Amino acid sequence: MRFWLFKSEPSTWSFEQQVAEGAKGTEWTGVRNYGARNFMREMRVGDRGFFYHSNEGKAVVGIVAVSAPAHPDSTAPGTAWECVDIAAVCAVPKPVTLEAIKAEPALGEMVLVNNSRLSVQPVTEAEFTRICEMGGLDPETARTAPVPA
DNA sequence: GCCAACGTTGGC
DNA sequence: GCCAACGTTGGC
Repeated sequence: MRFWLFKSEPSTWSFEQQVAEGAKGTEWTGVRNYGARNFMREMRVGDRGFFYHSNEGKAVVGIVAVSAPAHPDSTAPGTAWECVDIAAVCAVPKPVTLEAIKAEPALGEMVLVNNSRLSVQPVTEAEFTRICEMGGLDPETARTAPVPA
C-alpha cells in the first residue's frame, strides 16, 4: 500500500462533500499536471491518502482511500488526462495545519512543503504515520479502517 | 490582494 | 530544442 495527498480548495470541493458521497467515491477530476497525473497512474485501489484543504484551512482534514484506478478524466477533452476515484474513510480529529507540518522536522521533506503547488503528491509511510499521530488519529486505524458506506 | 514559484505554451 | 511569456496556484 502506498500513501498520497490530495489537495482541494474547500470552496470548490470539501472533505465534508467527499464524506457525503459515501463508499463508492467520486472521480478526482480536473488535474491538469503531468506529474500529478503520473502519480495517479501509480495508485492502486486501497491506497490511502490525506485530504488537504488548500487556501482556506490549509490543513490535512481527512483520510481517503483510492476506490478506482486511473481512468480517463471525463471532464477533459480527449484521453490525455486521467483521474482516480477516491472515497472518504474518516476525518482527522485534530486537523494538521500546514504551519504544524512546517514546524515538524520529521516532515521537512514533504512535497507539500517543498512543492506546494503540486495538487496530487506521494507521501511516505513515515510521513503518513506522523501526521496521523499529530492529528489524533491512530495510524493503524487510518491504514486499515474500512470505507464507511 | 499581492506576489513568488512553477508548469505550460508557443515563437524562433 | 530552447527560452521568454503567460497563466495558475496557493501561501502570506
